[in-house]
Amino acid sequence: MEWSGIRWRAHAKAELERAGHRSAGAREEVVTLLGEQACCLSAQEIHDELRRRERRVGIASVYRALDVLAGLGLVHRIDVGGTACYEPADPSGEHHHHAICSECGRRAPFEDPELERLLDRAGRKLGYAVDGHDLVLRGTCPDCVRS
Amino acid sequence: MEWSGIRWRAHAKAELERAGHRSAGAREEVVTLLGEQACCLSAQEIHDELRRRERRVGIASVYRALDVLAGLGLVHRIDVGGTACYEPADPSGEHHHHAICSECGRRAPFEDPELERLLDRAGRKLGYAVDGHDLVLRGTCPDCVRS
DNA sequence: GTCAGTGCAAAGCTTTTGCAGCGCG
DNA sequence: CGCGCTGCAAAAGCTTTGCACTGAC
Repeated sequence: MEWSGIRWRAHAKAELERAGHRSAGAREEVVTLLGEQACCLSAQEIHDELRRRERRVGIASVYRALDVLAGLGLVHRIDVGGTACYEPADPSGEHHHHAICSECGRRAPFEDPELERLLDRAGRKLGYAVDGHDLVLRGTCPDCVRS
Repeated sequence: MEWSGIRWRAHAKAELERAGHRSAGAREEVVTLLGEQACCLSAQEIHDELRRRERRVGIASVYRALDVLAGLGLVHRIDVGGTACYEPADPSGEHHHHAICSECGRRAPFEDPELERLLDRAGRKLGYAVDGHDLVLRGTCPDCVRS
């Protein structure tokens, strides 16, 4: 199932309004930018990109926007070695994981339904009420392997 | 296969010596403490515990020790939401993952060979030369679920 | 003696918080 | 025309680095 950025953006705006949030400047900029992304972005990257586009947005507002969005389940927060990255969340609950190149920092998404099933089972075996999981593969990407 | 803390400690000391490191104070304290642990500890927790034992060890030395140990593959570094945790690495390559309770912060280890196989396969499919992976389940532990 | 290793303090990063002002509804 | 949201700046964690000193080899 495909979930386009445009659709996500509309969905996010609707959810924000439904939660009683104003259609404000900084948060809207963050939503727009996230909707354009193929993969996850750090708060710093979001801030930098918005600055580059001449949107004078404070980094604090980026963090606040991401906090609200994550609270509404509209974005996923992914920890990748000390820094957090954020990406649009598919409302169907589907999600993917990431492989990160230790050479160039490139992030590649991947998914695996069987993996999800196994993670579910592992949580249940422990008696945990699991509501999420973080999974990151670390290694060298195809491009960096070649050189 | 079981890998006792005592044996790990001896192994770590031997590896450190082999790598040309001196048998110094702070690092030795860190190795001893880690060898006693069932699960992973943060640098801060290591520092606090050593202080409690009246070993006057600087937090910087703890980080430096952990850095050396991780470089030699003697400890695994696990990112758990903003802070790094460290635990002895089984030299056979076997390892486990963690479930973390969002209520009480308790960390529970678990392992699953089939999961490992799947992760391996996922990396290969991407063309990545995977040399490790981070996996953390987030949720509520059995004790906290009850209350 | 040498120099790896150390403790302390200061700096670096990411993230959070305090605050006065602006502007959406 | 109130109060939600904002930018800025300062503060709060976690981690790293600079530096002079100590002690293992």
